[in-house]
Amino acid sequence: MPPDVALMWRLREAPRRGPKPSLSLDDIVRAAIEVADADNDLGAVSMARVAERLGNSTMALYRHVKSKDDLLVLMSDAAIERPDPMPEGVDWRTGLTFWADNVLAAIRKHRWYAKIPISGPPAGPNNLAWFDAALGLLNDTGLPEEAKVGVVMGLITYVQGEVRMAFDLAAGYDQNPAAFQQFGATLRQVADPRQYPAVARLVDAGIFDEVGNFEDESEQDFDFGLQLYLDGVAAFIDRVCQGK
Amino acid sequence: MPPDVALMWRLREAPRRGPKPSLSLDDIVRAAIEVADADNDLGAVSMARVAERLGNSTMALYRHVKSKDDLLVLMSDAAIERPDPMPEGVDWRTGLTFWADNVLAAIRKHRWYAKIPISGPPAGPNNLAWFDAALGLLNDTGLPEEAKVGVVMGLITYVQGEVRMAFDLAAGYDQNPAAFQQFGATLRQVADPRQYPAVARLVDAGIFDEVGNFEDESEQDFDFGLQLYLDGVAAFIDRVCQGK
DNA sequence: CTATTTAGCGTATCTGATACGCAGTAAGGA
DNA sequence: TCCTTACTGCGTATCAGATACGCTAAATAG
Repeated sequence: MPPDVALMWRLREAPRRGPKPSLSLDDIVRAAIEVADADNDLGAVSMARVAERLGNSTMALYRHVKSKDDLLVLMSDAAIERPDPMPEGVDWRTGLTFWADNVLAAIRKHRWYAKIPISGPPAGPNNLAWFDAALGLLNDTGLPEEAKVGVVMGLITYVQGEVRMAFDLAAGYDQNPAAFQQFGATLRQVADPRQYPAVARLVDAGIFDEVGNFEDESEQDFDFGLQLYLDGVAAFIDRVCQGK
Repeated sequence: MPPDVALMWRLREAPRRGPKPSLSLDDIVRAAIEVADADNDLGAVSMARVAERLGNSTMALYRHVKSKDDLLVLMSDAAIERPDPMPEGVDWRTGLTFWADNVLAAIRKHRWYAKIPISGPPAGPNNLAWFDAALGLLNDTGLPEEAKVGVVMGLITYVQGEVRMAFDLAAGYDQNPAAFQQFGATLRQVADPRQYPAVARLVDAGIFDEVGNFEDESEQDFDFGLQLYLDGVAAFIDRVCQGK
């Protein structure tokens, strides 16, 4: 078993000798999440700051985690709260839409989550619960297990893309809204229409000049693409299960 | 215009006085990319290492870029080579599949690219060229411009998800293949079937015990999800354009 | 009771980003 | 032509962060 997975599931046996610890792994992970949340920035999480938050010395943390990377792995599971139960009595499509919206909302509470490297397949208790929930929503489709995994992995890929893009872009927008509002004008200045004909058409059509509410548009964009994907899933389910 | 966009398009006027620079922005960016490529790790890029590669002192770089963050932005455009011309005489679907495969291949040449924060809308010459190419492939669909953007943004989101997941997972696999090969066994040990019923079914079905070639499976998974998305796009195009 | 294990932490080392200011180079302008 | 100004490169310094090392004290096993 990989050491980080054992850590996530708290499989390490408590030692029998030596002083009673004043610190626990849970304390450390919780403090690290609080530090990240305080600044909404994964970069704010240093061993020194986590230790400070706990009222301990930096080096004490290393008795409990091997490295900062291990701490990040632990955070990648602890930060994403376990899903509430999925809605019952709804079709797979409504369920997956609910799932996608809710996993995004859970991640949105800790935007820095998107910055944690993915170290392996979903293996922590909370990430696994989300994976399980999505799979469960496909139970009534009659898809074989392998196909369910394919559908859910595609969905997760799409959500991860949103996580990567939307949160970075939201941070960029917070920092410099003007850059977004003037994107059309910027493109007019730099993008030669002969080299970028399709972009030029957009610019001419004023697509980038319509400045709505950044968050609303981000959500609409996400949902538009999500529904396209789910349309494809619907056709796939038809082909596999009704075609029999 | 945002300063980083001006930098990407080399809009800064060369100074008229003072010594001739021995360094150029292009030199610095190229060296930074070489450093990242040498270790296949964005973290390897320090100002000191870039300077060393150029045979200059670290602080000389700051005459040309304001900060390391600016250098990363420049790298985010320079590292992704401009697209070759898209195939002609093919339908939009074949084109978008080609596009997706090729942008991934371009990014795959510099895996560390996925680690660069996205600072704003696609605004550098090369990223914009990819955006333009994707839009151009939808020209014959008859979709209005705004809908084309929606379709392409969804596709980019999916690709970015793949970038985030597949590359991280590939790195994880390189480091510790056993963790992946034993994923099923690990789940059997940690995941209580009462709490993770859908996952338990997968485990029982041996889905995670079938260990094929990691890269091949990754590509197949990507393509499976991509085709689902494109199925949804096809239905959307039908609704919008043939329904008229 | 002694030996062993373990927790906390002070000190030290190394790496990396960047501020500051000096010296030298090159052009503008009188 | 000469002086002033702008600019490049870089040495030094400062600060922050990750973590190795080893000491002291606490707690348990035998």
